[in-house]
Amino acid sequence: MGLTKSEIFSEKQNKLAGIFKVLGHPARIAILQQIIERKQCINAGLVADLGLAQATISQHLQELKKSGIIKGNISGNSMFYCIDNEVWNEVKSEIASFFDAYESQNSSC
Amino acid sequence: MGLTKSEIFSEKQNKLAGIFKVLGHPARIAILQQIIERKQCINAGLVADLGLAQATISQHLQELKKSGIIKGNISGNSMFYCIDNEVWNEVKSEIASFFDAYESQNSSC
DNA sequence: TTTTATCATCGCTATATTGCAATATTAAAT
DNA sequence: ATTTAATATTGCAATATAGCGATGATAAAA
Repeated sequence: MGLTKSEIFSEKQNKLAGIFKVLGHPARIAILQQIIERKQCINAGLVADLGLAQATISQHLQELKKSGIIKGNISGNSMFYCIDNEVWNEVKSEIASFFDAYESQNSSC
Repeated sequence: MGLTKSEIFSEKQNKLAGIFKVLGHPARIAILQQIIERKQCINAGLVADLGLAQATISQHLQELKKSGIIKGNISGNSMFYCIDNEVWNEVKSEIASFFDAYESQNSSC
């Protein structure tokens, strides 16, 4: 139905999946990479490098912002976005521990 | 449109986003955790622990399998799934290096 | 060979997501 | 006060996804 039955999963599972989901779009990966690359926070306008309409970029930025991974500040009539240090590291370590749960058990099946 | 414009992104970006996307559903997270927990590969039937219909579980398993993260072998009339060691580690390191690209630059904006 | 058990696939419905043009909104600049 | 620039939001169309019942397919068991 396109409707995930999130009630039947743990909070942690839903949260982790939620993070992955936000990262699960090339435009959002590209946007994050741009923000990272240009040491300073960049204006969403510049992101038109990506070849997507302004509305589309803005939408993706909102999703990233909602997840907490990035934050934005107004400066004049432009908007500066940057990685949220704390959230980034938290997400990074949560994902790392998900992957670490599996210690190469040389499992075959 | 529900149609991602993947042509405008790099192969790497698309691939990484693809991995994240597969992991972006709590059922698939739960399935992977089950497979990991029960050291041996488990039968999808058992996954009915999750409270989803057999068809639904099977579908998620196919997606995980398509991504390469898990592999399955037939044994009698049941199906054994397990993590694919190599792919798992590859994915793990690709994701790790994505996150490492950002070295906490104490960036504020 | 008929059952039974275990999966995968099909077909369908309902919801979600992507993308964009058009339209607000806001603030600097004139 | 108007204009301009930069974003966000709204509304819409098209595609994608989640979920499930029903149906196939396959192999062990009876």
